[in-house]
Amino acid sequence: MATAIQTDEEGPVRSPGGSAANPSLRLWLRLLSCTTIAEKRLRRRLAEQFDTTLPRFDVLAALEREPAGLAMSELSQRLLVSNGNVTAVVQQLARLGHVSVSKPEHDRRSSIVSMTDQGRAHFDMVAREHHGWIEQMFAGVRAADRDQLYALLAVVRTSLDQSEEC
Amino acid sequence: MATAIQTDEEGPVRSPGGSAANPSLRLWLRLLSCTTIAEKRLRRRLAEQFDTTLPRFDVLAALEREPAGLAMSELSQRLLVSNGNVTAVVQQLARLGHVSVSKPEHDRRSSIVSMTDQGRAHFDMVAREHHGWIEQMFAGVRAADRDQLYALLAVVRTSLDQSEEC
DNA sequence: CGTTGACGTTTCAAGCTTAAAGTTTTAACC
DNA sequence: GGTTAAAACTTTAAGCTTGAAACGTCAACG
Repeated sequence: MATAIQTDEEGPVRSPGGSAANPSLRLWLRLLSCTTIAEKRLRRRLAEQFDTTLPRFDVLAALEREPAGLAMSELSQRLLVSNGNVTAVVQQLARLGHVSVSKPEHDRRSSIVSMTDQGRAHFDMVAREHHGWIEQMFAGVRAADRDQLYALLAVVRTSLDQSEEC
Repeated sequence: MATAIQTDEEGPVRSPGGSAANPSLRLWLRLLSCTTIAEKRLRRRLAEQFDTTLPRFDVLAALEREPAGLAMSELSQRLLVSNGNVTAVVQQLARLGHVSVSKPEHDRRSSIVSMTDQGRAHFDMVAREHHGWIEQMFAGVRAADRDQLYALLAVVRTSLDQSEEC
């Protein structure tokens, strides 16, 4: 449950007194509903058209620009998920032949994950479509609005980072 | 894996040619990273401070304003999740005594889910904190920026809805 | 009354996700 | 060389999530 309420202006809210009395909550619900709708659509299409999943796509996207591969913990940090999650998804990708996992000589605790040729072929194909889906979803947003949103979300991001240290 | 890249300006992107060449993709990644960071924080705090989960909170939030309760499929629609998911979460909440499930006389296919007194007491306590967490996360966003973001996200939402019909 | 299609929910298999425990390895220290 | 704490990853249990199949129920129709 991605915590998205179907109609954030009219639906139930997570606070006594309703979201009309709480603009931050309203903003949060709208942010969440936009992201959830887009994400579920991407997930559905990846499954239907390429028989893959968003987490697998994310791992390949992270590896795409790293010919030397990445360590498991580096993947975990970049993708903002737990080590255990990375382990499971990488194992799936290895089973599919899309990545290979090796142990560096200098530190046998580590594992280095690299994209295989097969993985790259798959990723290139999927990424092209993914790219188009994103364009399509944001097609109704004017360039000026898009750029302004981008800037405003940087403010949100800063606010989030600062509030974490409280 | 919530598909959030840690540093969307610098990190790997899901498209050949990089996100710098693709402002919609950059916007998407930033939208996603902001939402993911906030969501994971809420999930973590709900688990640590109240021993509950975001989906359970969502169900209670949906029920909070419905003294007569809601049908399972109504919950599914409002929360934008599958019927199967609602079944599992409601069963957990029933086990905890936070909701009760009854069968209406007029349609024995349906189940009506209502919040119990115990559930309401729990929800009121949690919602108060949740409210404060949201305020804190968005504290660094000026009111004018927040309102503008809210309006711009409505444009995004419309774009998403329109592109679905393609 | 029997048939049939649709409804509403539950069950299922598969994948994702977390936090914590477990295991192996490394490196600092004495 | 032995001890110890930390690193890096894997495993585990628990919860969430989807889409489809299964099941019981409802209502329209002949």
